[in-house]
Parts: sequence; C-alpha cells; structure tokens
Amino acid sequence: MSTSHQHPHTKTTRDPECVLCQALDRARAQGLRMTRALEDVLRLLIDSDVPLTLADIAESRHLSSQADRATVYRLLTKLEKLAIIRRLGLHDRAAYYTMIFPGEHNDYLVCTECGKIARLDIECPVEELETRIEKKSRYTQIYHELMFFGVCPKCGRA
Amino acid sequence: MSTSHQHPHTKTTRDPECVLCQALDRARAQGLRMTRALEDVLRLLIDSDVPLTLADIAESRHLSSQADRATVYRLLTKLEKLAIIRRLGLHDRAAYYTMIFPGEHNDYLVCTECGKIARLDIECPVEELETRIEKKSRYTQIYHELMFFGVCPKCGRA
DNA sequence: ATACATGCAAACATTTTGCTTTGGC
DNA sequence: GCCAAAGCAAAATGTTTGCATGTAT
Repeated sequence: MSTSHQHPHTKTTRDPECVLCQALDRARAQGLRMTRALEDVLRLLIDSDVPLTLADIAESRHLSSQADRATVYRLLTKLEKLAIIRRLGLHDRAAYYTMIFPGEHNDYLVCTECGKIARLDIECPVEELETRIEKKSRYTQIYHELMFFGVCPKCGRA
Repeated sequence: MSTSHQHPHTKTTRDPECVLCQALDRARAQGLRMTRALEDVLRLLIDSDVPLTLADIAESRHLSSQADRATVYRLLTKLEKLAIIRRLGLHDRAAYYTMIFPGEHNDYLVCTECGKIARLDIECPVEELETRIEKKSRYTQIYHELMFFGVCPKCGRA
C-alpha cells in the first residue's frame, strides 16, 4: 500500500539507494564479491513491498542479469546468514525472503485460498514480549514473525 | 472401530478424550468415515504439545495402524479443511500440523539452528488486533500465527 | 452395494549439492 | 593468479496424485 518514493534529501533508512549501499557495504565487508547478480537480488528485495520467493527472483524480467536459480539460491543463503535479508515461513511450499530494514518490522496478511500476500500497516504489539522471552528462555538473537491468515474478499465471493 | 465415548464428568475443553470425541464427531458429521488411521492421527496431534509434520505422524511408532504417508496426508488435508487441525508455516521445508483447541491459541519458539520447537506459555497480545484487521481488510475467517525465532542455549554454545 | 479410505508407486515442485568454468579482486 | 561466484545438471527432500483394492456405512 504505502509506497515510499526516493526524495534525494530524505535521510530515512528506507531510502532504496541508501539501503542498497549499506547492504552492499556489509556484504563486501563480510567477504562477498560485488557482482551484478548480488546487486540485482538486493535491488529486487528492496523494491518489493511483499516477500519474494527464489523463483520470483530468479525469473524476474526486471533483472538485468538473468541469474541462475542456483546462483540466486546461494546468494539468498549467504545474505540470510549475514542478517541482511530474512527468510519467512509463509504457508505455501516455497520459502519467502524479505529485506531487513533496520529498525523496521513488518507483518503480513495472507489469503489462505489464493495465497496473495499483503503487507500490514500496523504497529506490532509484540516487540515488548520479545525482550521478556529472550530473558526467560535464554535464547539469543530473538526475532519474531506475526502473520495473519484469512480469506480475501475476492476468494470469499467464490 | 471404537465409537465416541462421552465422559460426562470432564469439563475442560483440553481433556484429551473429550477433544478426541468432539473431533471425531465433527469429522463424522462432515461425512468422514471412522477409521483406525483417523483416530490415530487425531490422537497423536492431541497428545503432542508441539506441532507435528506429516513424517512425524506417518512414522510414529506410537501408532497402532502404521498408516501410509499418502493416507496420513489425505487425512491431514481433510482435517485442515474442516478446521479441526491447523497447518503451520514453520521454518524448515516441511509443513507442521497442530490440533485446534477451541478457545486456545498457541505461540512457538523455534531454534534457527537445530529447529527445536517449544510451545510458549504466554498470553498473546494479538487477539484484539485480529478483530480490527478483520474489519479493515474485509478478509474473513481470520486467524494469526505468532512465532519467535532465536538460537537456543545449546546451539548458542557451539 | 456403494462410495469413501487405503496402500503402493509414480509424478511434482522446490531446494540443495557437485563440478567445471568464469570473473572479481 | 587465486579463490569466490556463476552456470548447468543431477540429487535430495517433501508433497501430491492415479489407480487398483479394501472396508465403513
């Protein structure tokens, strides 16, 4: 829904170019090489407002490089390990990936019939819980995923 | 095949026998036949305090019937459609299933390293949001899934 | 007697890996 | 030049379906 447009002087961490550069910097710092495929994958994830699957990315016609699935797969795996992107467990068979925007958290609404995914513009009440669970459970690097499922209006009519 | 026994003196909706009977009744009412495999699948899901995969269920040695994977798969699919069980999107490749206990809702804590799943004993602050989203989005039959991920103590030491 | 349920095997879809070649540094 | 990344193809993993047979109703 909300589409952020890049205004040259905005300093927000969501400015696409800014996010891209930071991600590339972090990737390079971790030893990744700066390739066309890497940049393309990151750009796609940054520009999409819903999570994308491996297939979405590898087959994207917006991609200049047309990278192989295996390549995209390995990139996604590395980026996930570096905590630059996140892998989500949505409900269909495929894994979904999404950019991590520092300081932001997104929740989704998924149609159980057609699988359509929408980003929710809500403030998530779970953040506070997270700290509590971190202490109590002794788990580290905790994050959460909150997903809503339901039948979308279009599917509901059928 | 055993018929559903009523236990007139149990009151909690979580009493295993009670839940089983109710589930069987609903299944029968929807046209399912009362088979050994059906009862076994339900019993396993009711008795487990974490979600189970198709493989978990089909290979369970606690199962009297040793039902085939395809059979279990079809049962799970039907039970999900009848809203007797729920399919969860956890993080590894397999789908997880869990019993729906009327009026209850569970959240989970998953280790991103070893995949261990623990049920969280917290009160979920999201219920209220659900209603709000239902109205706003015009989606129907909304439910949610809240999952926490992190590195468990054991994996953290490695 | 009639359908639905089952078991087995095969088809699918997606992820993951091996190996050779290409290309960033 | 060296080692990581890419590309291709094959293996692995988990899900889904087809079909002949068994069984609850």
